[in-house]
Amino acid sequence: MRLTTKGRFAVTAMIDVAMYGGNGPVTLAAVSARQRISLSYLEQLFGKLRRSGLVDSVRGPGGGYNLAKASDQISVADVILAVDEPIDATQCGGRENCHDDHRCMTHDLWTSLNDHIFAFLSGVTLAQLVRQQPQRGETTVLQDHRRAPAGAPKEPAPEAV
Amino acid sequence: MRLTTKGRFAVTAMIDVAMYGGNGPVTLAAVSARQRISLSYLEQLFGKLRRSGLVDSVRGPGGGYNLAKASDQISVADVILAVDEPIDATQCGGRENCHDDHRCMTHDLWTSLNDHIFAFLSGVTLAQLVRQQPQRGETTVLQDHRRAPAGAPKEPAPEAV
DNA sequence: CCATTAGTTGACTAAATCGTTCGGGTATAC
DNA sequence: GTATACCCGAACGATTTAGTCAACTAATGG
Repeated sequence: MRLTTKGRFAVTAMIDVAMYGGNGPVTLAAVSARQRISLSYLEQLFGKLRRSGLVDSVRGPGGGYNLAKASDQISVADVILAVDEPIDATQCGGRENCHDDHRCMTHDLWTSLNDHIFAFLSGVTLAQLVRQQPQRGETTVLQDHRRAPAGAPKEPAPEAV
Repeated sequence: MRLTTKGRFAVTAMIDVAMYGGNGPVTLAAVSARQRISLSYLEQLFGKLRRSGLVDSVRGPGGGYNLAKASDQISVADVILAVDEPIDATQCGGRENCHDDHRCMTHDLWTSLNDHIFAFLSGVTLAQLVRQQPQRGETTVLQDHRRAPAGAPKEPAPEAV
C-alpha cells in the first residue's frame, strides 16, 4: 500500500461525485472547478477508476460519471488501489531479489503493515466521508493538495505526518 | 505519513545496526554489504537519522553508528519520519490553499488516517523486529527493495498491496 | 442530419523524488 | 601520517507526479 497525494486526489474527487451525483452524472469539468484539480489529471484518474469498476461513464451531452456502486460499498482502499499502483513487486520468497536462500528480514513487518493499513482503509467508505461533510449548499472545496510554494513559512502542520 | 521504499530502506538498515551493534559501532560499509544498499545512499539516510537523534556516530577507525537509544525505544515511525519528509504542507485551515473560507472536506479523513497509521508504526519497535528475525549466524539478507525488472512476470504478490 | 457536448485515448511536458555514483572533505586510532 | 570511517554536496538516470494538448468517438438536441 503506497500512500501519496495521488490517492488523496482520487478520494477527494470520488467524494465529490458521491456528493453531487444525486441527479444525473457528474461531469469532470464540474469536479475540476469545485475541487481545483486539473481536468486532464482527473481524466487520467477516472480512466483508472472506471477500469477498476468503481465508476460508470455516460457519454454525450448530459453525461459524466456515476458511482458504479453505492457509496457505502466503495472504500478508500478501493480508490487508492485503483489509482496508485502497488508499491513493490519484491516478494521475498521469490526469485531474483533476495539473494542466497535467506528469508527476507522485513517481510513480516511489511506484510503486517500493509495488512493493517489496508484493513483500516477498507473500513472507511465514501458514504462515511460524505456524511462527515458539512452540507453547505454550493461549491464546497475539499482540499488543495498542491504542494506549498518553496518559500512558504514552514510551520509544521499537525496532520502532515 | 508517506509510505515509500525509502522508509523501508531506512528501517532495514536500522534493524541491521540493532542486530550487529552488540560490540562497538556498526560501519555503513558493513550494512551496505549485508543489506545490498548503496553506501552513499546509506550515508544520506544516516545523516538524517543522526540529525534526528536516532543514531550516534563515531568517527575514525573502528567508528561507525550506534543506536542513540535502546532498540525498544525506537519505533518504525521514528525512522520513517526521519528520512521521509512529510507528504504535504497543505493544512486546510490555512492560508493560500483552501480558497474561500470553506473547511477542507478531507481534512478529517486524512487526519484520522495519518493518526491511525502513525499510531500503528509507533507501536512497532526495532527490538520487536529484531526479535522476529531468525537468528542465523552470518549475513542475513533482509530484503531487496529494488524494483523488479520491467519484463518480469507479474504475478500479484499478496503483500504488495 | 449535424453541431454540440462530453467521455476516451495517447503523447508529451516540467517538476519532484528515488536510488546511485563520484569527489572531495574532516576527525580519529594506530 | 596514514588508513579508516564519517561527513558533505553535486550530479545523474529512472520513475512518478501533475498537468497540458490534441485527436477521436459516442450521444443528444434541434
